[in-house]
Amino acid sequence: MDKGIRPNRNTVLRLTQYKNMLHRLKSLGFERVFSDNLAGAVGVTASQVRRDFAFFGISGNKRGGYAIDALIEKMRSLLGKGSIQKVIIVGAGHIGQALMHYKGFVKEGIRIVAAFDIDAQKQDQHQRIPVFSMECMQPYAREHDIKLGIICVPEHAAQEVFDQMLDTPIEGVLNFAPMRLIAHRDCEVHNVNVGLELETVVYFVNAKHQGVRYADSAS
Amino acid sequence: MDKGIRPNRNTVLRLTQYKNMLHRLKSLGFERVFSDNLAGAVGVTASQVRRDFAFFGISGNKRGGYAIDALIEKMRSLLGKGSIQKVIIVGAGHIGQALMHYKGFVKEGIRIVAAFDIDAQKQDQHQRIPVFSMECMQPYAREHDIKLGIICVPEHAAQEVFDQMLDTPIEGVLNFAPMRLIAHRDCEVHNVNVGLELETVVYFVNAKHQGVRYADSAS
DNA sequence: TAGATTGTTAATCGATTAACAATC
DNA sequence: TAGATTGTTAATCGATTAACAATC
Repeated sequence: MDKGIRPNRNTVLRLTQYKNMLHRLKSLGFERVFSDNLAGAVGVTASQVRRDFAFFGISGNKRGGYAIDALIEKMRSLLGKGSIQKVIIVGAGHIGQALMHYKGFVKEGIRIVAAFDIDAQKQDQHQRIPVFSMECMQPYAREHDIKLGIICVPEHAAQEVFDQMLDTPIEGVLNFAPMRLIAHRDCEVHNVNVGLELETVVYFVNAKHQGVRYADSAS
Repeated sequence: MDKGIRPNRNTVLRLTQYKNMLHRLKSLGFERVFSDNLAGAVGVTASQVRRDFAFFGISGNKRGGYAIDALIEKMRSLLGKGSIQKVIIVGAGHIGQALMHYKGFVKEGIRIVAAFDIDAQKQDQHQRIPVFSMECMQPYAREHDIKLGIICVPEHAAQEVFDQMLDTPIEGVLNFAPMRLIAHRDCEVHNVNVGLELETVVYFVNAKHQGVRYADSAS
């Protein structure tokens, strides 16, 4: 019976961080790890590691810690890496290109299989990752049963692209356009807003400078 | 006397979202806004908007809501946009290029003034945003009193670049390399890890599929 | 065994939301 | 004035941490 408990974004983010760190530890020759080690490496508390593990049904040995191989295997299955995850990109501009060339995905079982763009200049079906015209997107996604899409088109085109995606088997979207997408059916949408991130850094740097004061004494 | 209260990342993220939305509302001809409107537009509760505003010392009229112009002005000063924020980029690969071409920064008072790369091929001092050799980074940052840097180099070079930045006036860094940077002095570091974000989406999509169950019944 | 580490519960912390008195 | 909206306090919610009994 499903408990209906759903891990939140942060919990899953930590899980992937654990996994990445475990890969590294393994490559360094380690075979077992303690919650303590892992916590230090990822930058959280040991309590948190154990609680997260408990949450995902991962258990270790009361004195020997956790076997790295078993841990990696368990996480692989949790993160759905039994099969390769096919992803398409819409928008082959700079960000799209950056993602197409990003090496990190391969070892995580994520594979970007195609990109789409309205600009005929950017279309090229003979690259490692082919870039097709926009019209091909829906047929392609349906035929290959694509579950994941990345949106890197300008803001004014993002909702339109998203609507088109919702008319395919796509169930998860990573959105780089700086806006909230409105979904007409269930779909997991995560936003990456580089502008906001940079502005946030700017804020903190300035705040530090002017010895900020809040509420009572503001300007 | 400084209260020592420090807004967290999420609060500041919301603040910038409010600001962006206010710009949009203004361009649509609105002059005043209620916490209710703004909340709906950004996707939070009205209570949250009012609490955030109170936190930053922003006040409105008990019946007339908030004057958009005054609100924008207030936020501009809070987010440190009195002067233009100069930013440098290290690593002129795909992500670096994407950021150099990103239009959104200009209107926020953020200006990317230069980029640096070890690859002589990528260097070009005659573009709108010049790309210099790595050796120029520290002298440039010192001479122009740069406070903000963006790291878009491969993982193996990121810490080295960061160390170099810490030897300049830089106080805030946006890091795209998928690793934790270690700081030898105080510096505001925010990480953008696209790989993690995508993996997180993958997780949720898979979880939905296999009707996940946790803790008790796992594998 | 003695010592160390897990697994889990209770305590703490912080952030969000609801409610409502103040007031325009 | 009556009605609506703010500003603020108290209640709620959820996530993190500390503590410790179980146990390898």
